[in-house]
Amino acid sequence: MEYDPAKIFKALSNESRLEILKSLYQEGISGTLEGQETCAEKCSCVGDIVERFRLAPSTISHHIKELAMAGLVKVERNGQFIRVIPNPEALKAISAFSDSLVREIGVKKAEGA
Amino acid sequence: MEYDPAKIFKALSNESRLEILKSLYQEGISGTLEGQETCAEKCSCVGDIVERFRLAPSTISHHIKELAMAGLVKVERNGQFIRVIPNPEALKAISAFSDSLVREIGVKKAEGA
DNA sequence: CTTATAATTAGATAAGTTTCGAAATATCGA
DNA sequence: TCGATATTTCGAAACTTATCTAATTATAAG
Repeated sequence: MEYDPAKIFKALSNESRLEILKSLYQEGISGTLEGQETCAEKCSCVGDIVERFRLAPSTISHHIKELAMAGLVKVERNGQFIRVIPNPEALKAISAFSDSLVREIGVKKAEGA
Repeated sequence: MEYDPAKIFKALSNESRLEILKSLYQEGISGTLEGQETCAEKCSCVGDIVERFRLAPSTISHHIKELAMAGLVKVERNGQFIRVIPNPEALKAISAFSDSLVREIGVKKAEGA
């Protein structure tokens, strides 16, 4: 997959989405799927996120879709539940993007010297 | 200065602003201030950005303000001109933010093992 | 001091986003 | 199959943003 920094920045520009993603990485959002052996590390289901963020299920569903379209999370069905799994590759992509821009400055400075 | 990842993502969520910032880092936006000994490396003035992006001066002015409020650029008056200077510290902040989230995954994996 | 140039502010409008509630769809378990 | 639970889709309301033009402010140069 190609990770587009513009899309990723857009997905992370909303406070709710950024907080959801941080939760998925940090504590993980514990709940329904906890301890199930079929559940990937750090996965949470949509309902668990609803519980934590006190937004309507339809709103959370929409935000997860936005995060997924940018590649920031992957979703998998697990019976009735949808597992939401953070994808570090997308974050690595923006880290690499930022670093590459910062490096441009260095290059030009070197040229001028 | 504190660099807030949420504010930075918001500033970069607009295509025009992201392109402006990329230009400032990459080629630099050459124009009026080029070659002036008072002009910092990689600086461009608002008018040069207007030329390149074909948006109204007021629109560019607005975007520069947004970038500046997130810390992504610094602005300095140079006579009639406003110099717009990219600030790598802000990009380093989001790179660090992304890396720290990615590392959370590693930590939890290690704990589980 | 007056005019020209650079940039910002103000005000308007069109387009996009966030959010919700209701209805629809999917899956599980009795 | 039926009812319960999980999630998504739809449509609408409220809010935010991007953009423009016109007016204003700041500086430089004659």
